[in-house]
Amino acid sequence: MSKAQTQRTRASGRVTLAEVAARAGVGTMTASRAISQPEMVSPALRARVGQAVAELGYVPNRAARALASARSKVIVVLVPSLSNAVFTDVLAGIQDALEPDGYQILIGNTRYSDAEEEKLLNTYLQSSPDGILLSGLTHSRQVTELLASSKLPIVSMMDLAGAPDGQPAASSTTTAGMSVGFSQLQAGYTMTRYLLDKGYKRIGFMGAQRDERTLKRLEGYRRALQEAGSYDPRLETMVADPSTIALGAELLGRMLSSTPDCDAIFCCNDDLAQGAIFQCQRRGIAVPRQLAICGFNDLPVSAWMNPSVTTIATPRYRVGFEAAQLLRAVIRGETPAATRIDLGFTLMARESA
Amino acid sequence: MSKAQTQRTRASGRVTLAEVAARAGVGTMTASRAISQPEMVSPALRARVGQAVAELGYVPNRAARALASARSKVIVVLVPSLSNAVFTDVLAGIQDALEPDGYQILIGNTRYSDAEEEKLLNTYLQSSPDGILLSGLTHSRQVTELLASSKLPIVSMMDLAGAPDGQPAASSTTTAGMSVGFSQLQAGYTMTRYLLDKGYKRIGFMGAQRDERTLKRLEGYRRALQEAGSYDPRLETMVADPSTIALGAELLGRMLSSTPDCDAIFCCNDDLAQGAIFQCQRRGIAVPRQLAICGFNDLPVSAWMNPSVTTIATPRYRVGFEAAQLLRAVIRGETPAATRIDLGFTLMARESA
DNA sequence: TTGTACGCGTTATCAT
DNA sequence: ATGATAACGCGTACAA
Repeated sequence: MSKAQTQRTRASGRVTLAEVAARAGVGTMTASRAISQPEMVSPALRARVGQAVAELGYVPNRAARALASARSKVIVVLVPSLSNAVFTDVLAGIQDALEPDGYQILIGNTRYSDAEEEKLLNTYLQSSPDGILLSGLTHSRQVTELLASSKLPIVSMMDLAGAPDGQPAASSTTTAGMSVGFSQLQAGYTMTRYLLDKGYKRIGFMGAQRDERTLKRLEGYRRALQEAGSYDPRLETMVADPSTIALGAELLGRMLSSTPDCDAIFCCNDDLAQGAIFQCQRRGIAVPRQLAICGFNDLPVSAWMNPSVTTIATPRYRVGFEAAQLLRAVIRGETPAATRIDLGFTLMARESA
Repeated sequence: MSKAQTQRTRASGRVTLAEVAARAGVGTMTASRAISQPEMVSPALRARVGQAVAELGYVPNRAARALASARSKVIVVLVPSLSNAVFTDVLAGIQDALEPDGYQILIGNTRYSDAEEEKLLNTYLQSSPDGILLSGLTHSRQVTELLASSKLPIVSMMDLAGAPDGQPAASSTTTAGMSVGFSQLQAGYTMTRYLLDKGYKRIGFMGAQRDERTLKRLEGYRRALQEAGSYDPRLETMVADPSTIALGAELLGRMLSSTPDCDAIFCCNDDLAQGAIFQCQRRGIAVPRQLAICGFNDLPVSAWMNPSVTTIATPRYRVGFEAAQLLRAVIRGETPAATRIDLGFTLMARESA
């Protein structure tokens, strides 16, 4: 129909919108609308375009769309680990919230490293994301600056900003902004209180990774013990290595030799707790009779192993889901009811403590 | 210098290459090269441009780059699960191989669903990826067609194409093409042979997920038992549910009531094996004395629990890494030495069988 | 080694 | 409701 609708094959080899439009006998703009906003186009044309799309096997080009519209429909998610079920659950929640809406999720694995986080952020910012989901509140100065200058909406996950949760904030450079999670500090406090109430006297803390959340749980542990007047720094074991079952087994050995009178151990996560318990079994130490052990996160194994592990169940899927919803609302220009969503946690009292 | 170097702010709000070029007093092309191919530009200019980039906080726009160059530097990876450590390990390998080279990885979680796989592929194809990494060899007809019409280089992971591994291929619509992995069938055969050699007579198979890999392991199991003349279909339990520890516990109960004379169980993966063992402990069944149990994949817990789990260790990190390298070579236009890389597997004989 | 003109595929804008 | 045209920001293909 139109006089000069080019027909040459594109460099990309892909069918373009112009070709679809030509095939359907409409302008490119109509074709574009028929695809992106079907309700703004007459049913007849919508059908013609739809058929042309099908016949030609047209696939929209996201790069071109992003360039022209200045909105990428990309969300960047930065998590410290992918081997940790905590974060894959968070991711599942994010995907469920965002993918139906056509968002593309760029997953960055920072491996608990500030440098890595900065590098990933730099890379991912090149994709002009519409928003960012971050794990935790504290980040390096460089990252904080990058985020600020990007002017993008950001939601922090797994902890709560401001920390006006009865207990003052733990430390350092916590960023303000939107957050979805629960109070790590309070969770640490709750677990320790539980052990205290059970009558344990010499309660140790076993931590790894030195990450923000571990530190806050430790803070809660200290607070509870100090209140009870039984705080003893010698009962704390903290290393920087990534936390694994093997490390839990090793750290148990260390604690036993340094403070043999310890009668309960609060492990900063379930991996460590599992390792410690397995190691107790090998050494013939009865759990919890001789030594109580509890963890954090409630991974699947913890509920099933023998003894089952007393731990804190965390709402990670929901954290991801709600954080994504919140971000989406802000991107749409809405003013969310709350910018700080506390999803709470649940103490799972089981056999090991 | 130049007469009409525009200075207006962009819609995106972001600094553009043109602004960097203006600031550095060079042409946009020089600026572009100074950034992408520093060695092709004089050191003096390189420095000037670098400074301008820093001062302005320039962030390259990937969409524009992709559009102009027809190469996106995006790789799509489709895995059936993110909660399964097998695939997060594969992903780690892929990231390590690809990210240093500036590739962006689009991770799709198919959740073991053909429909989901097709949907994800459709979405991700819009990003004009340079290549695709897939899990497994068999896919739905729709997916196979999508892949074919995309004409993109594809590497399949975790299994081997063609299956000329001594044993003829198991079944159905296996795609040809490049693959990196090991023979799932042979691994299943090896494990079963191990149990046979240990003297077990009534060896059961416990499977879930009904995915390709499970089916191939089952095939290997059958082959070994048939060769030994002790194959009995009643010893097979196969369900479609996602495989979890809880399911392993449940299936153990089923097997025990349907075939109480069973003296060993080959679980299609470690989750099932762990669940089965935990359940044995609760029922007071001694493993392996009364019932031997083995798994597949060698997850961390398997080595540490008591009894430790006999299983097949799989080279998942390397699968991801090598598959990514292979894909990258093909994208660069190289002709790889091998398009079918067998990374093997290792039987880990431990306490449970 | 450096610069110029143009095109990549799409959407926003503004007409009709 | 539909269409023509101009960006969007960058790299390719040349020319200088």
